[in-house]
Amino acid sequence: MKLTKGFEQAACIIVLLATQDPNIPLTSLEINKRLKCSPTYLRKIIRKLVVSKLVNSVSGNNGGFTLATSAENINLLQVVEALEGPIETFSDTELISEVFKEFPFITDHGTAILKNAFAQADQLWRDSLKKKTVHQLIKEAVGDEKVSLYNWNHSAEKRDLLIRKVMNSIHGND
Amino acid sequence: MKLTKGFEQAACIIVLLATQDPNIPLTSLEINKRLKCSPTYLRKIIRKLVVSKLVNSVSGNNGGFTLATSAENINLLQVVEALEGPIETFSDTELISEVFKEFPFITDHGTAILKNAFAQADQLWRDSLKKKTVHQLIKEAVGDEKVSLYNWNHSAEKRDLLIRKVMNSIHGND
DNA sequence: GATGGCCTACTCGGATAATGCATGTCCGAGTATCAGCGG
DNA sequence: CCGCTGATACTCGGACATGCATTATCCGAGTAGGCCATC
Repeated sequence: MKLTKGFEQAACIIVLLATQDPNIPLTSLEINKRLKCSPTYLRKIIRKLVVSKLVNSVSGNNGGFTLATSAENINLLQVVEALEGPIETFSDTELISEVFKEFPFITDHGTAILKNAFAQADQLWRDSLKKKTVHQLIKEAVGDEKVSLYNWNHSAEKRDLLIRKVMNSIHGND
Repeated sequence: MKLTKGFEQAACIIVLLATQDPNIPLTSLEINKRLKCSPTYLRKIIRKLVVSKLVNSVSGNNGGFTLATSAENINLLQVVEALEGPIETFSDTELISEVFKEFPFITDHGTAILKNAFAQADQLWRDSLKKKTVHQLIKEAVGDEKVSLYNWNHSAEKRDLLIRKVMNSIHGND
């Protein structure tokens, strides 16, 4: 009954993208510079966010990922369910029906009653997380600081590459 | 983010014990006659219930398990936490602090904010389950039927054994 | 016949393997850029 | 000098291994009852 470790990564990714200039996609490699974790697994996480329509991906050169919508429109529940699928803590395996099969009045309702109890609890949990938007949380985190956009792409390598290309275009291939 | 399969077994065990004459302990083998699952694993489940003080165990001949308290005093949350330990859906691995270490105003609060968000949601979930007592659920399941005590121990083998012993005591060892 | 001690059979309890899912890795698919060629 | 074409380098995307947690198993510890010898 814990969220997977991947969720914490997803949360960080969302925050990074939320503070990234949406015109400049962020590559998984750049994200990986900050999240020191398996680069390929990171992509799997991001992929889930893409499938869930929280993040856009663009292939090819200068491609990468951007937030699919504004941070105001993304809440924690969406991030959780992007990774974990629909949350249903109690998974019924018909065990109760089997155990009490001689007692029809239990078989008929027993499982449903337990399911409902957990469904109610789950609903409360979901509703609580639904109210927390990413934007709201970021603002809460930075406090009085203004929430500004960064370009996390500006890593040393990228800059060097850019400079080299500019030099080339000026001096020709040398 | 699912409860383990073991929980469903635990729920059945609790219900069985709740409808069992508390003077007659129920052996794990007897329980296993109904819950067609790994007998030894079943014991591990029951063990957790014992450790959590929901169930009493008595060793030795004619031993077994009984409910430690009345079904009115047992709620779903207790059963869940007996198996899964304290429920905390978001497990912090300091990832956020690491990712945003250059931004002290995030590092300081960021993780706490996320933790709190989930702590709130978890609390609602727990409270909801805490309200559902086992007795209440059983009554709901059986509807108008009276909740009566069974002795689930009355299996064919036990009865046969008993008869054999009685015969022996009458006729001597033959 | 009553009583005490021993013994056996039965119970639970914790250390030890096997399976399933989350995690981690690899190679292929697709696309925007860039260079070269032709007009 | 401009536009087209092809190659290329870079990106994401899905099929293939690994590790840890849940699930399953085995053997040992402890206890209650029964049998037998003794008084």
